[in-house]
Amino acid sequence: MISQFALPNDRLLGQAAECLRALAHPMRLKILFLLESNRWTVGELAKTCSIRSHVASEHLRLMQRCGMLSVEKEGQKTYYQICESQVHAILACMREKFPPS
Amino acid sequence: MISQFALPNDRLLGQAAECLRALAHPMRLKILFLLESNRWTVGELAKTCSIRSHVASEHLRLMQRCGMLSVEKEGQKTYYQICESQVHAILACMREKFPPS
DNA sequence: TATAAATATCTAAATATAACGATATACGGA
DNA sequence: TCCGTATATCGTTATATTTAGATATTTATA
Repeated sequence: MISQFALPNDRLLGQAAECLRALAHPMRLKILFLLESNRWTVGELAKTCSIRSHVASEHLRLMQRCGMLSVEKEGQKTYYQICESQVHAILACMREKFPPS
Repeated sequence: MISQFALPNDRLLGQAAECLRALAHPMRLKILFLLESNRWTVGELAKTCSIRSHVASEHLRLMQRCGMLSVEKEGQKTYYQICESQVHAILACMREKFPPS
């Protein structure tokens, strides 16, 4: 039985902070809110967010390395999607704290 | 009625990212896990985390500015505590993703 | 095979964050 | 008032992140 308040060790704290850093960027949050309901290609995300696709690609790669996004290649297209329930939970928190006006 | 998938505007995305950045640091996460069950003074947190108290003080101030911590001064002591439900939810997410071994 | 579209990677420059020492402020007790 | 404890702030340096341009890779199609 693990106490609700057991303190994660330093290695886990480092990993957790790394994941949160991956979320802590306005454009990456915007991308995640778009991915909340669907998978998207790099180009679709870039266009919708008004950024160049290589920038979108770097943001996506960063989040994928933390394990929160998964990839499906289909021909020239690369689809990204959220693959961690915790990401959905954190997006819900953000929506709750900053409700869209 | 707000759609579950309405996209927050850029200002809200910026604020949300700022809050997440405030969480995205190993020592600040450690402090928050300690604050999860109780209020603590700066000095108690510094000692338990093996950091100097002025360093703890800066971490606490940063999180307080984002609105996630509240302060109670009692004489020389300053007690900090979590004052946002979303912080508890995010800590729970982190515990779920990185269970203490 | 040549070309174009989609995506990914690399490097350098700009910017932001973190850590540290020094110092300042606030408070309680002698 | 003077001293010690607790906390906060400032200024500098070190480190990490972000951005942008250039280039590379992969795939589909002519």
